[in-house]
Amino acid sequence: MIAKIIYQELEKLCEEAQKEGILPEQVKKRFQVEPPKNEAHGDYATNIALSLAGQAKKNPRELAAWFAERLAFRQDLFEKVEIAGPGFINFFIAKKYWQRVPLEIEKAGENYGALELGAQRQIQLEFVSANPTGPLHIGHGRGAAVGDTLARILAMAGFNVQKEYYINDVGRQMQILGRSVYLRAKELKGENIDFPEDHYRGEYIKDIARALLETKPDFFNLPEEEAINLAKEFAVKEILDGIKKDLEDFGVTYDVWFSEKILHEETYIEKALSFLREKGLLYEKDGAIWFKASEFGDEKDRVVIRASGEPTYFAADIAYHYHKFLVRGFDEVVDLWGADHHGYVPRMKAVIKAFGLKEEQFKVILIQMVNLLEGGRLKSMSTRAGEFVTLRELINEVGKDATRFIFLTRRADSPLDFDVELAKKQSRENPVYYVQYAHARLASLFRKAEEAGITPPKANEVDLSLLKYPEDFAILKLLDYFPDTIEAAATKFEPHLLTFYLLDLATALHDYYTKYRFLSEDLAYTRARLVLAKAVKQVLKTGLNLLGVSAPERM
RNA sequence: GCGCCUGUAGCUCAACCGGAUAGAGCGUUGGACUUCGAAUCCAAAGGCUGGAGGUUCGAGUCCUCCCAGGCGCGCCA
Repeated sequence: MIAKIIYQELEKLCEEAQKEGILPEQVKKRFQVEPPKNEAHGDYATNIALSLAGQAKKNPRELAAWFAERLAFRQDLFEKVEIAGPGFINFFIAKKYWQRVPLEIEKAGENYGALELGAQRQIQLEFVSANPTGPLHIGHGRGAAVGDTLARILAMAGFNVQKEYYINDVGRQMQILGRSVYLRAKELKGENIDFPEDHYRGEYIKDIARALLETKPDFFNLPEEEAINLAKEFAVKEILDGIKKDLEDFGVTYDVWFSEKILHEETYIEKALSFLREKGLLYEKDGAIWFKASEFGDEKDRVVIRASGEPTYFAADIAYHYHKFLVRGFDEVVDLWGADHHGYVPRMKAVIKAFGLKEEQFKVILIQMVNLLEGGRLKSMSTRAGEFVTLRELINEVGKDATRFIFLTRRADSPLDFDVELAKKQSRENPVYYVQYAHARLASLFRKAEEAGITPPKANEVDLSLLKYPEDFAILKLLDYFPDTIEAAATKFEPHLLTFYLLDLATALHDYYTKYRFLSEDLAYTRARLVLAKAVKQVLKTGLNLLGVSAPERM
């Protein structure tokens, strides 16, 4: 949080500088406050003078001196403020400031890190949204982990978040699903079937057919078309139930399961298209209806109604986003898509602009591929029997915690190699245990303290100035940085930043643990360090919760 | 052919709207447990950030071109 405090102080000074004519009235206030790589450059540094010098036509070092002079008197915050290099301002934070951090954490408890950044704006996150034609696979798992964690982080940052799953339960693939089940059912009855190549061939289809015959013994008395329809309805429900169960066991729940059918049945497609038509953005050509996507940055216009009169998938998506923004009134909408859909982004953005919305209100996060490895070897992703590809198998074999954590150790838009053997290992190669172990170690510490008859003290009851060694400050600084991490992860939509933060905090804790004793003969130190330990434990727990990973008391 | 993403240590990845000497883990080598959990810690070695230009006080980051890999370019979903 100190970074934020400094930032705000500098902003105030900018206004002052403008009044005094040191900075021009029109000035772009673009500058950063960040921890420098080199410790000798202080705890935090800012490039404000370098960034503004050009605009102000001033010498950067002189400008830096102007800012530095006006901040140095804040002795509650700074031990030293110096100018360095071409015009950086380096801040050496007062030890007292760091030592107060445990007080803040104790006061806020599990809300430490909560922000008002979102000002309770309505934001919708749509993710996974796999077609209900089969079980979720490893790639969906990544989308689920990223989407769900992002939702938790955004909520922490003060947004009113709604999580949604879009069910594509309309269209040809649904018909094929129905037929697949229907044919498998016939097979079960003893008929010899030549199963079509383009139908769903997975084992789960047979299971569904079996269940169908059990619940509807008179199934084959229906006319074929009706039977296929029934098979379709039955299969969608079965598969969707399975998907819901898988996600639930993966720690992911949704606020809304949105059926594509609604868009057709409640005429949102017509509504959305007439909205565009009134703006003159639709036209007819070759018997089809086109949307003028090229007027909004897409490379070409796109068909929304086929010559056959059928709406395209794109039309349904237009209607879906019409519903999100103009019917339900979300301020911001975030879609998580597989990276193979990236070509679709410009046309969807075109729709948003055509609706008269701001481009920033709609964000697409692309989730890159997951390559499945076993013992370092790339496994094929075919759905052959025995292949280890479904999310369910991953949860069962590897576990929810390790799976989620691994998915969050990469930026979403970078491809991920998922090594099953490695994910199962309980060693440093598997980073989830590193963080969990830090938490369990602290839990154990408090059990030990209790055994020794020491009640963990309140932060205001101990002498926090005893937290004065480099390793104390390393931890305190990281704890202070937790809210900044939440902010960065939320504004950049990058949940992996939190994962890396937790690894850093765990490292600092493990390091401390081997160098110092928490429980010792010296009661004053013992009490101060228990306060520190409690603060670390709280932040680890909050952080792990945000990742949807458990924070075990023992392991 | 056009567009998007990626290219950083042997391997897997970081690097916060351009910041100071590019950081971790794994692996390798060598070390640390009679004391709070060794699922831990410490140290060493390891780099022309794919290549070439450019922009500026300053580039892994921005621009142009090239190379390599992935993906996308339907009246499919």
